[in-house]
Amino acid sequence: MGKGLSNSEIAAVFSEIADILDLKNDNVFKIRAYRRAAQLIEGFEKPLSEVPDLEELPGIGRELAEKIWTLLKGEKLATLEKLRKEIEPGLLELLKIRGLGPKRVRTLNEKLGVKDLESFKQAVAGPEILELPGWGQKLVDDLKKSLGEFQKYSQRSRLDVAKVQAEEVVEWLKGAQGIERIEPAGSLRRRAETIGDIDILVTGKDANAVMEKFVGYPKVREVLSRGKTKSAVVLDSGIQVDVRFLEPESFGAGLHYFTGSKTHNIALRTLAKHKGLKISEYGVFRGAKRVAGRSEEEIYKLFGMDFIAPELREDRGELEAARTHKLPKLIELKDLKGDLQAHSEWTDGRNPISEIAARAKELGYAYIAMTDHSKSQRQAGGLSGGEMLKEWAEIDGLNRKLKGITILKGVELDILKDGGLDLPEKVLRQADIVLGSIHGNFNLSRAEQSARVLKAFSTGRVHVFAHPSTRLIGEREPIELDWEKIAPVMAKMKVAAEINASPHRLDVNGETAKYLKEQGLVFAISTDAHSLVGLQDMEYGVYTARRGWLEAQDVINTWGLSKLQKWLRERR
DNA sequence: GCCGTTTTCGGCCCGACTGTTTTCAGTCG
Repeated sequence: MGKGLSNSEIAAVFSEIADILDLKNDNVFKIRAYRRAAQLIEGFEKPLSEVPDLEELPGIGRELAEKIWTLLKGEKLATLEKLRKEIEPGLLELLKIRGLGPKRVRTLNEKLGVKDLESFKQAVAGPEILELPGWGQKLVDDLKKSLGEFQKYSQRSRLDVAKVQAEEVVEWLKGAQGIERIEPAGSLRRRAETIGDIDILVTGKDANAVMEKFVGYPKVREVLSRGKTKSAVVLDSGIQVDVRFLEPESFGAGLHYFTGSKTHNIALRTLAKHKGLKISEYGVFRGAKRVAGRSEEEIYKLFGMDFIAPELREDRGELEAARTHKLPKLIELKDLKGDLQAHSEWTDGRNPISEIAARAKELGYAYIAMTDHSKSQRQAGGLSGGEMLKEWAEIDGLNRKLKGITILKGVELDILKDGGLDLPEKVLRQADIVLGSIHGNFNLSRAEQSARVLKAFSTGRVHVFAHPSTRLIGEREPIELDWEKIAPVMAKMKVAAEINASPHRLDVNGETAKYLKEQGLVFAISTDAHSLVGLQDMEYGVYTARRGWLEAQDVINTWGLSKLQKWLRERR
C-alpha cells in the first residue's frame, strides 16, 4: 500500500478545510470550491493518482490540483496544518449538530468559550447562553434536543431500512384529502446505499390537509417544523422525514430538484444559465415565463436530453450522455433469470435446497445456484471436499425430479490468505459455478490483498469474485484492492464481478461497477440469501447495478440457462 | 478557489422555515 491518500481521504481533507474556513467566516465561494471538489473526488470512479491532468476535472484548478498532488505523494498539506492551528479542533464536530452552523458555533466559541462537544453540553445547560443576542429559550431547547439526537443517531440509514419507512409514510399520506401525486425523492429515489433524510413530494388540491395528515402520522416522535408547504418530523426510528407540497405545474421541477444529486442539479443549472434559462424547484423559467416544470421528462427535453434515470444523477457524465442519446438502457429487476448465490442448511442457510429451489421458481427464475461455504468457514459450517460432493449429489437428484427450475452446483469458496483455494481443484472441477470470496485477513496491504486475489484467479477455477470489497455498510470498511491490476486479469480469466444484493453489502458498489464495466468485465447480481426472505433482496442489487450504468447484457444471470452454462464451461 | 462563445476580473444557486425579530440572521437542503 502506498502512503498516498485515497480519493475519499483526499475528499475528507478538502471537506475539513471547508469546515474550518466556514468557522473562520472566510469567503463563501472559496469554501464552496473546496466542498465542490470534495464531492467530485468522493464520487470519482478511479483513483486520482491515475488521472493525468487533474486540472481538466471540473472544479479543480491549479491550486487544488497542486494540493491533490501533495496528498498523493503522501505529504502533509501545509494549508490544512496551518488552518488546524487556527481553531479549536473540537468545534468541527459541533457543525454536525442540527441547528448549529458556522455562525452559531463561532458565537459560542467567542462568547462562551465553547470548544468541543463537552463544553457545548455545559453551555446549553447554563444561563449565559440566553444572553447572547438572537438566542432565545426555544432555540436553546431545540439545540439540546439535536445534541441528544446527534449522540444517539449520528449515522445514516441503510437503503432498505429507509425505503420501507418511506413506503409506510407514503401509504399514510395517501389518506389525506385531495392528494394527486406522491413521490419519495432525494437519495432514496436515487437508490443510494445509505440515506440521510427521507424527502417526500406531494401535489394535490389541499396543502394544509397534507401537512396536517403528515404531522399526525402515528410513528412521529417529534415535529421539527410545520409550514404551509414544507414540514419535517423525526420518526420513532430516528429517521428524519421531510414532506413538501408542490403545485401540479411545478411537480416535475420539484421532483427533479429534490431528487438531486446536488452536483447533478448544479451541472444542469449551469447549463440552463448558458441558455438564458433559470431552473428552480418551481420550474424552468425564461424571464418570468415558466417554460417547463410539470414533469421531469419535459425539463430534460427542453435541454435536448433523454430522460435520465434517478440512479444515474450523480454528475458522472449522465448529462452529456443524455444530450448525445448515449444513455445506457438500464437493467431492470424483470431481466434477471436466476440467482447466483444462496446458502442452504448444508452450511449457514436456514432452509433445505428443495424449499429454496421452489421459492426461486415462484420468483420466476429459470435457475438458482446453491453456493454453500467451503471448509475454512468453520463458524458457518463450511464443507470439506467430500461433503461438498454429497451436497452436489443431492442437487443432481433434485434436478432429475424438478420441473421448471435448474439448480446449479456451486460453492462459495474461500480465497485463503496466500491466495490458495480452500478446496482441491479436482473437487472444484465438478462444480457448475465457483464463487471466490474473502472472509478473513481484511487488513492486508493493497498490494498483498491484490496479489492474493490475482493468484486465486490465475487458477482459472473461479467464475465470480463475490462481494469483492467485503465491506458491511455502517459496520466494516472495505478492504484495499488495486482494481487497475485486478480488472484486466478478471477480464482475461473470465471472472465476473459480483454485485452482492444484500442491503448490508451492495458490493461492488455503483461507482466501482461503472469502472469495471468500462474495463470490459461482466457481472453477477446475487442475493447471498441465507433464508427464503433473503431471496427477495435482488431489487437492491439491481438498483446498485443501475447506479453502475449496467445494462441487462452486462449481467450473466440475465442470460438464459444454456448461454450461462456455456460461459461457465468455456474456460475448461 | 474556480472559471470564461459577452469577462483573466468579477461573478459564483437560492428558497423555505424557525426563532427572535418588527425586517432579519442562521440553517438547511
